[in-house]
Amino acid sequence: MNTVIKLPDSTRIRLVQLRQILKNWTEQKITSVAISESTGWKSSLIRHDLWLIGFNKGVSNGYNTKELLTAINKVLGLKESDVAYTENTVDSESSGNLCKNVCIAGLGRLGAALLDQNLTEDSPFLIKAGFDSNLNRVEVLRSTFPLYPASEMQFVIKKEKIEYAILAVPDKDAATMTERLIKAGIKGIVNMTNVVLKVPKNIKVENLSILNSLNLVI
Amino acid sequence: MNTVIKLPDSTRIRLVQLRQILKNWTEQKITSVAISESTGWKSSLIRHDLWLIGFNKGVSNGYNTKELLTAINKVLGLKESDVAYTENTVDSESSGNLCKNVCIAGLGRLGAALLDQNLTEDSPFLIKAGFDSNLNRVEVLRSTFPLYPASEMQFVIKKEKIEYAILAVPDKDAATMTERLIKAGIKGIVNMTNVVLKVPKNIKVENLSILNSLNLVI
DNA sequence: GGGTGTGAATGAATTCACAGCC
DNA sequence: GGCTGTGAATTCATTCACACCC
Repeated sequence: MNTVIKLPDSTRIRLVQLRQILKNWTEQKITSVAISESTGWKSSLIRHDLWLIGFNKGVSNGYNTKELLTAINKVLGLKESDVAYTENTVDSESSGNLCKNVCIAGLGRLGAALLDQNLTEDSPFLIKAGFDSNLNRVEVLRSTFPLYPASEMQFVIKKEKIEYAILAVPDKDAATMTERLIKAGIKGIVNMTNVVLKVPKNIKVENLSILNSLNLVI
Repeated sequence: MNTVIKLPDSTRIRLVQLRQILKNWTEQKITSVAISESTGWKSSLIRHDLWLIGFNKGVSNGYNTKELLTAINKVLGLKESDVAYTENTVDSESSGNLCKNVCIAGLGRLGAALLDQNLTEDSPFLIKAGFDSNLNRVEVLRSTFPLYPASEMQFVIKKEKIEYAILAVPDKDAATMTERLIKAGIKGIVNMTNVVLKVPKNIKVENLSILNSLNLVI
């Protein structure tokens, strides 16, 4: 039986970024020192992270870029909870991994801005739907995935087995929309509003607020 | 002489969110348990945070909402580094605090989405300028602060004493734009691109990437 | 020399525990 | 009873130190 890896969030987030770096890395090898220079993280921390994910293919002159990228993709694509969750649709994106299905709630300026940037390409996430209560937006906006009126949310989320949502509605609608998402079965929310969401313990929220971030770069 | 408060980032970010909650709190008092229910943070953690900022006005039936909000505003508006930095323009927003000046780099769909949502109202930040290399955007877009062609960046950032930037350019331009911002004197960047920015040690970066966040709500 | 792998040591953040207050 | 204020205890994250490898 395979050992199940339970990564600390801090490591996980670094790995996501490391993947970005590796994607654009032209050389065949990469060292922990080079990564350190690109990121500011201590090289020992990077080695420690790779140790945590059980990657020990490094030799004294660095890691093989491609091998490392594959290993990271593997560990990021599939988490403990997934193992049990076999009824998910298996989309064959990114080399046969299970895909996590995502929707966007709210297609105002902010939500619409997410439509055209191929947010999740080359990641284990797949945007399956966008929702807005404004019918006009739903009809006019173009995107690579289907857009629906908010009234169909419950139905579409179940049908498409969507588990995660990006919340991009106006602040005033954040609370009610969150309730609806949770009722529909959403398990994790990326919150782009300024509202602090009140959710049950089993629902995960990540706040992606500019105000928060500004306070950290001071 | 006043004691200078040096807050851990983790506490700081919670305080920013706590401020949001307090703003919308209708009752006159609030307890750490009530905050805990709204956020999921342990109530002891909240009390500890308030202890760190030296707020000990609580009595056995909770904190005075208004008093607490004032205290948090005070501590968030001004950080250690500011004390020395007296040459900043003092805008009299939010009750006489020093304001941190911010600009937006990149006014595509994403950057433009930031224009109309009054991002920083009621915070110690003030958006002073938006930049884009596309002249048309600069002229057509409406906003409460002035927009400039990217060519004037260097000049405007110095003139307006802008210290922080929100980076919202397309991924391919992220690296060069970052260099230009730093050359112009920017000290902190909120990075909304998917690129991992390479910056000198003295520059702070906060990554506000959806991909990162999605990986955390799994 | 410069690199990795790895546990131990340090440093941070969170939680616990409990006295004191209303 | 339920609350705050506070240090100590614990848990978690990062850094160090060093053996081993090329």
